[in-house]
Amino acid sequence: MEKFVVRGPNKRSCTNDALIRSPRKKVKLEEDERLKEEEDEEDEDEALAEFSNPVPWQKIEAEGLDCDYAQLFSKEEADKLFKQLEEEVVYSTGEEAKVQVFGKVYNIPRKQATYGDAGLTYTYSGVRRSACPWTPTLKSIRDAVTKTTAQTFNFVLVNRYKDGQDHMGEHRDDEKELDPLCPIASVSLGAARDFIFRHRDARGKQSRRQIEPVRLELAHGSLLLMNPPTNTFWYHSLPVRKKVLLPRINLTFRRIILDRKK
DNA sequence: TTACGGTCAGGGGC
DNA sequence: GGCCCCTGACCGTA
Repeated sequence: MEKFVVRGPNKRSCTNDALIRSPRKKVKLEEDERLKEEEDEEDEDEALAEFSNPVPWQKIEAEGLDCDYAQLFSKEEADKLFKQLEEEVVYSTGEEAKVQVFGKVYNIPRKQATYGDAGLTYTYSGVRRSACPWTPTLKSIRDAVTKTTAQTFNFVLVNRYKDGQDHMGEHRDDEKELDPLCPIASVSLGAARDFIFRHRDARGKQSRRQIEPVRLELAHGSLLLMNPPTNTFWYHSLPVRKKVLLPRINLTFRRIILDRKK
């Protein structure tokens, strides 16, 4: 049923440009990273030293879909991070926790928060949200992801699903402000949940083509990298799973392009 | 159109 | 096997 291909350890063929980038590009990135990392550099090194190395990557591929999946954190690390995030993250309330779809306003069926570099904003369902400053735990998870992927991220969207009733409908992360060359890195903590990709041409009653959906289970402490062009061709969702009784926190690290017009 | 609700099919329990 | 109930997939929608 599942169409993805699992390769052997570390045989990565993704478009992760950090692994094939030119020396000049590397120098530029390192400068950027240095500027961003001026503060708390030593503290972060200590935090990073706590993380174990990830287990081998699984390559998940289909037509126009390119993902990498790995267990980033051990159970003990993931338990600790989950607990810390439960204490640190402040979720949106009131109008910010609502969404308008087909002219109706609904409460979002999960909790959301946005964190990132100073001044960044992210537009979600037509609503512009500004990033809160990184918390220590979010920063250390971001750095662990960077260490593993050699990609830098300046923003994270935090989604908290209180149980299997909380969910997220089918969508693409195709916002214009996202760097089209940067993968989206999705870290899962807490209850394992199903995650489903569907090709854009295989949706709806009059779908043009028959392409099987790709189904994954995102485990506690896992990292899913969605490489370009996945988000161009594939929608993804986190469906309701009534048997799931425990909460899950999902962090999607992104790189937002700074608006040069201003 | 990151939402929900209606409908339907399939599976499990009895 | 047949019925009921639950779950999940799919579709329509302003």
